[in-house]
Amino acid sequence: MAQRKPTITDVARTAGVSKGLVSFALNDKPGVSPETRKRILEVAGDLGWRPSLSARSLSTSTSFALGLVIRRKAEVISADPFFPAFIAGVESVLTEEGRALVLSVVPDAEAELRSYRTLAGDNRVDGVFLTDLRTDDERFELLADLGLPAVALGRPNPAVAVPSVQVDDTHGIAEAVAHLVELGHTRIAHVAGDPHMMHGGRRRGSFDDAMRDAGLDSSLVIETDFSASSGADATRRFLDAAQPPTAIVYANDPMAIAGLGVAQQRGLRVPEELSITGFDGTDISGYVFPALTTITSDPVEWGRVAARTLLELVATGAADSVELPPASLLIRASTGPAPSDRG
Amino acid sequence: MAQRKPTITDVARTAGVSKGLVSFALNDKPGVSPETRKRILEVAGDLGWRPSLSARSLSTSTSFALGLVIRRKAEVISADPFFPAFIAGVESVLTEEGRALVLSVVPDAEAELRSYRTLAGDNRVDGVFLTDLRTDDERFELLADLGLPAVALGRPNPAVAVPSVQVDDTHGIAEAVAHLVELGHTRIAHVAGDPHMMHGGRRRGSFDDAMRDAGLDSSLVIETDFSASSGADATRRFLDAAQPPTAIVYANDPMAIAGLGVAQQRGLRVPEELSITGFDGTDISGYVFPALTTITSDPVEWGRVAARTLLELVATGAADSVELPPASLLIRASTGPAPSDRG
DNA sequence: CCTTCGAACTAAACCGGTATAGCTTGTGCC
DNA sequence: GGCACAAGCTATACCGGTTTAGTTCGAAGG
Repeated sequence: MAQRKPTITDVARTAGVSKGLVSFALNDKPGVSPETRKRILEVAGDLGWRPSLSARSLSTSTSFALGLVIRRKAEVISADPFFPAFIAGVESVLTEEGRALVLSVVPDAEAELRSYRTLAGDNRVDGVFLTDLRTDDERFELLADLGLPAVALGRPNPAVAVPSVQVDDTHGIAEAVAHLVELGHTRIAHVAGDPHMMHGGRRRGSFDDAMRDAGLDSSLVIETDFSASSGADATRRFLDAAQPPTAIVYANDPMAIAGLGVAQQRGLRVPEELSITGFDGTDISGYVFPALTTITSDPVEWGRVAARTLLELVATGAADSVELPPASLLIRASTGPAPSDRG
Repeated sequence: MAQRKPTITDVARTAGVSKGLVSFALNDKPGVSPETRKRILEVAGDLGWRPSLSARSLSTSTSFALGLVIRRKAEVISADPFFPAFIAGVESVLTEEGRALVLSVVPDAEAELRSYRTLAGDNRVDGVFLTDLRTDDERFELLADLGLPAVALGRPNPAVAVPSVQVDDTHGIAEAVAHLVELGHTRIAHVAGDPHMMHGGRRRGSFDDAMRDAGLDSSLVIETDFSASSGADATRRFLDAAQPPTAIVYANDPMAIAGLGVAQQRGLRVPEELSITGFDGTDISGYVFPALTTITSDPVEWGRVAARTLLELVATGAADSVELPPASLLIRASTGPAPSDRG
């Protein structure tokens, strides 16, 4: 005999009280005597009662879930090492709190906006994470319209009143450039990310700054879409130049690995003839040859903190922005002294 | 003035009918005259009515969401190229159908089972995808207990009555071995995956078969957990042997890339002195040097088909298993003729 | 002693749908 | 003409919680 889940009415009947009182007792509301409260909790425990999510959702308009909308074309997504790790961090917090993560992967901007509309309209989530911030990001206005709480990953335009969780990645880029300068490099190129994405633009900006600080020319920059193939293309263009760079700073690891492949294909020895740095500290970057010097962040921790921040925002209506420890340079084998014969 | 969402009662009032009739009309149930149905649909459209998910969930015990539980430690997850692509495929189907994907990433078996229990108990999802099938997988029994529909990815034990969506990966492994044999290799090693995972075990089994068919010794096998670091370790052990292999077949791309790194670090030329094949056809595998010969599957399509299958199972109570086109060998630059001096 | 007030509790409305029982009609048939 | 029956529709219970408006009762205050 399959016994169905006990409801709050079952608990009330067994405890000999009204179901309203059971609700009060279980939600720690005043108006219940200590003894009665204790008895109700005992009965609920004995019966193995668990509140029905859908009933609660209906009466409180709360879904007990958070949303993450990822805008990536299907071809590119598996190359991006960030999201799986970030999600793992988010999950580690959500499962403890009995909340779920609703994921949405969309190919373009239109579908992205539609996705936020649906999530909000269906009351599917109580709040969302905003990734891949763009300059002049239309999502902030939409979310404000929809009344959907959000936490931004990265530093949003200060004008918007959205809490954020940030990692100072400019520091890592500066460190990478300083490291290369110290090794004697002067022609340092940058394979930048998408300039419309704030982290892409900011990494590029800090590359410019660091180069200027070192008194070097920062004009060797190619913008990409962060994909491995665009990283390979950019590398080929740099190496085809009359005066090719002796070091290349990549805005992420997959592009750096692709660039390493291009260099090796041309018979260039890394790091003797070309130094390379990546960005993200992905697992695989430590196992290519030569092991990639890269800038490490901690996306799992980022996910944890973002989840806690969003939960607080949803619960209290406000949350402080958090600044995580800056990304820092992990020196491995893909960087070395500038070649003397052409420095 | 913020106007709240119209409810079915608003539609009924405006159309001058009872709300029950509106429900019939909107769900294509009989008992509504064509004119009335038309009028109701018009009114609903004019008012911009959208059914409330939570109300529907409560009265039908349906959540309009599917679940995916991924069991991976946080350190490993970003190395796995399969899930992001698979999820992108799933999403492409779900968004069209107005369903959502609830994701759960858990570190261990205990948390995994708990996660299924919670998803089912909270009625958070209508069905789940089962990945990383294991031999003697306890999840089948749990899901049967919970009454949660499931679609398996890969070939489950025939005893369980769960529809599955499979890719014949044995074919790809056989092709890889045949390709290497044709190139003159005789000492071919295999860096296998986790034997407790069915795809890990099956890939190994088909390696054994293919080697036996070629009349070769298939004893050079090391089992791993699919991580890049374990792939590097296994490679070192093979290369340290008195009679090292001249070709290594890896059970996934990250391990193959790590193995390539190890070989290069030792000054071994690939493919002149060592041939290498991967598995998955990840984006990055085409950009390392030399470009990886690998066995390609199509995880995006896999996700699409799995989503459609699970939706059908949930809707009708039954669904046919699907066999996708077999994984096939993509020959690139990391395989070549066996070295003559030590073949 | 009677009123007042608050603590503890009950009853019932409510969230927004779905599903079922029952009520009106109009039509076909004998 | 009367009856059975089906189509079309209404009223209402129901899903399982939360929340508000009362109700009861004992203690404190005048």
